[in-house]
Amino acid sequence: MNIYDISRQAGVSIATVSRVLNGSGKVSEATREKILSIIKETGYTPNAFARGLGLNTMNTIGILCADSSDPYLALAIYHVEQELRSHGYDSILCCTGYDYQTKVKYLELLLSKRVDAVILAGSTFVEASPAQNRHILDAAKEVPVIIINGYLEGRGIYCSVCDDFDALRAATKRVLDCDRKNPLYLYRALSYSGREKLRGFEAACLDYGLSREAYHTGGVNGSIYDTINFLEELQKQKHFDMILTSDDELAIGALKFARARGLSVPEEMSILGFNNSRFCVCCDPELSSIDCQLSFICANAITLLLKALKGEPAPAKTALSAQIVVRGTTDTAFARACHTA
Amino acid sequence: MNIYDISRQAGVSIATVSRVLNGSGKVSEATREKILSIIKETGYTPNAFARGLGLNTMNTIGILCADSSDPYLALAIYHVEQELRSHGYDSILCCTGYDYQTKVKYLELLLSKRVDAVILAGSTFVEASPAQNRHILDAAKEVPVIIINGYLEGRGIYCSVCDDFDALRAATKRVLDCDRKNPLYLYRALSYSGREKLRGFEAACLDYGLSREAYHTGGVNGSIYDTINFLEELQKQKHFDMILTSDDELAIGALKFARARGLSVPEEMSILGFNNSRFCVCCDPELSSIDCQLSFICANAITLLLKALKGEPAPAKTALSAQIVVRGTTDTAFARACHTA
DNA sequence: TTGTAGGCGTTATCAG
DNA sequence: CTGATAACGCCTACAA
Repeated sequence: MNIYDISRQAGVSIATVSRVLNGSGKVSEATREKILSIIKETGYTPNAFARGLGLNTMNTIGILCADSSDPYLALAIYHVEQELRSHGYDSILCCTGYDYQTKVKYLELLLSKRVDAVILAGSTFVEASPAQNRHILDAAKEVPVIIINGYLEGRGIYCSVCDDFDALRAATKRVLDCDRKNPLYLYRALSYSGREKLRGFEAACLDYGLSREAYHTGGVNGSIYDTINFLEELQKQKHFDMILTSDDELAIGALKFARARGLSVPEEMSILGFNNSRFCVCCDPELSSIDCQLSFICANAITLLLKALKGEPAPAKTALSAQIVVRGTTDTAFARACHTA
Repeated sequence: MNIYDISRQAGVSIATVSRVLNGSGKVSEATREKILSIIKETGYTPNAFARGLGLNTMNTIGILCADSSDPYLALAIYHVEQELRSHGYDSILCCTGYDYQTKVKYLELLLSKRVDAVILAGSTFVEASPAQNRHILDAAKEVPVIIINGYLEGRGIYCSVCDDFDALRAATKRVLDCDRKNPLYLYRALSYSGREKLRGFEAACLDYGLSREAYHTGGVNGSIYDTINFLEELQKQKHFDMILTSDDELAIGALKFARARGLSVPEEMSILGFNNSRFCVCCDPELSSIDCQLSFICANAITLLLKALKGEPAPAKTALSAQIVVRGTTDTAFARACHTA
């Protein structure tokens, strides 16, 4: 069943059928009706490949993400897909894992599928060393590249991020305001966003005149239990009375550590997570967390994408500020500080 | 840059270029080398649309899911995407939400994109009333339809499910073995899988000779707090000493309810979740949960899909049995029962 | 082993 | 308002 079949049945040329299909050009009401009715009754659908060939687009956006089962990325993908579809775009999803070579390979793969644009979801795609970001710059020469929670400067690259530096700096400052003396920052990986958060934490400590011995940082990978073990080891050597983390699961680990050691939360140990994910309300006390406003970030990313696709000017970087959601793992003075801010 | 450009530069015909591109037919080593080198240096990639047009496939599978941010579905999508890609297929993701009309519409949309097959991820796509599943049967006439955790009989439909009925029946029985008298089953929606679980729970209660007044069931939607409120209301009228749920978040709600009422877990209230998700280890005590072996289900789904695509025979339904993961919200007698089983 | 030519189903440009 | 026809880029008989 193709456009010729329809045109034959309607007694018109394929050009006319094409016109009613695309609402382009003038077609008399009578023939339009006739063609439409035939299309309905035959259940004809235009062949997307042929259309793609002629138009050189199938209105499809490639989404690259390291791991779509990660709660944070899953949410980002959800928002992005919804937004794209509401604008008539399909999403082809591609999970790369965290290996650099694979990330490079899959970006090329996506490009070879002739997607209209690529979205890099998650800060893991921007490497610290510029040389390793060459493939992204190259990709941006072919189609717009949108980065969610990562920043890379380059023509055709548009970034929608949370201001992680500021988020962690502000949050750390507020906790320090509440008489905490020895903050600890726990992070998972030093991706773009990871580096920003770490910088923010350290900046706040410096602002406060803390000595290098007074605050601590630690990289932890793995499960909640790995976090607990890490903290058990660490507390043998260092003292800390507040823990900030780069994601909520690390904070849950911190909470479990505190409980295991009989430390009261938040009195003896204050804990602040990041992402304001569904994990926050699973524990007791519930987790205070920094909300990076992911849905806004994603919506903005799509706005940038659509502008880029239309060839309209768009800002290379948009940073949204985070918001602290106060629950039970931080003390009341902290809550007050957040509200008056 | 197209196949003609390459053929010209190589001084051969496009047929030869095509042959080395697809590894089909015989090509002399010399010309193959030459063509390959030109391809490499020009960075030429075959146009996927043109190829799709001729071959009538772009090796793309449509994945329909209600909500890709749901932890369970997110994991399913992850597994499915990985598996598909390892076999050279792309995944186009389409989130429908839970509205019936939207689900119907998006299934048709996906079909109109000429995907090679459709995967329905999650039991929400199979309605209780046969008339409402007509669109799935229709879709299956065009391409293979794979259902993950749902069951619908029909030509071209292949289902990979967890044996939810058996899972809940077995689990309920084991808890009842531990001297619990008044079980409560909490569920969210009565999708295919939801109905199976409920049936399994009720079957176990009947097996045990429990009277209709002795066991309870309740449908809850919304957040953890809605669950807590629901239970607060329910306990005014009914007595229950064990709670089984259709997903882990409901169980977390149950746990919070127990804590709020000062009930010790598992001594006074035994709780068993479903999905063995990351939520299980966030709370205290940690949540015992039924693991439906999602990664196996997904891997099997793709096996079915590939067979169907090749026209090889494949079973219409594959049911994998679940496994109970014992943690802290069920008592030790239960753990023993599970291990000896 | 290699080349020629037709077909895949649209859209778009021109004439009429 | 409508129709004929040329792209779009690839694959694959079939011919050489």
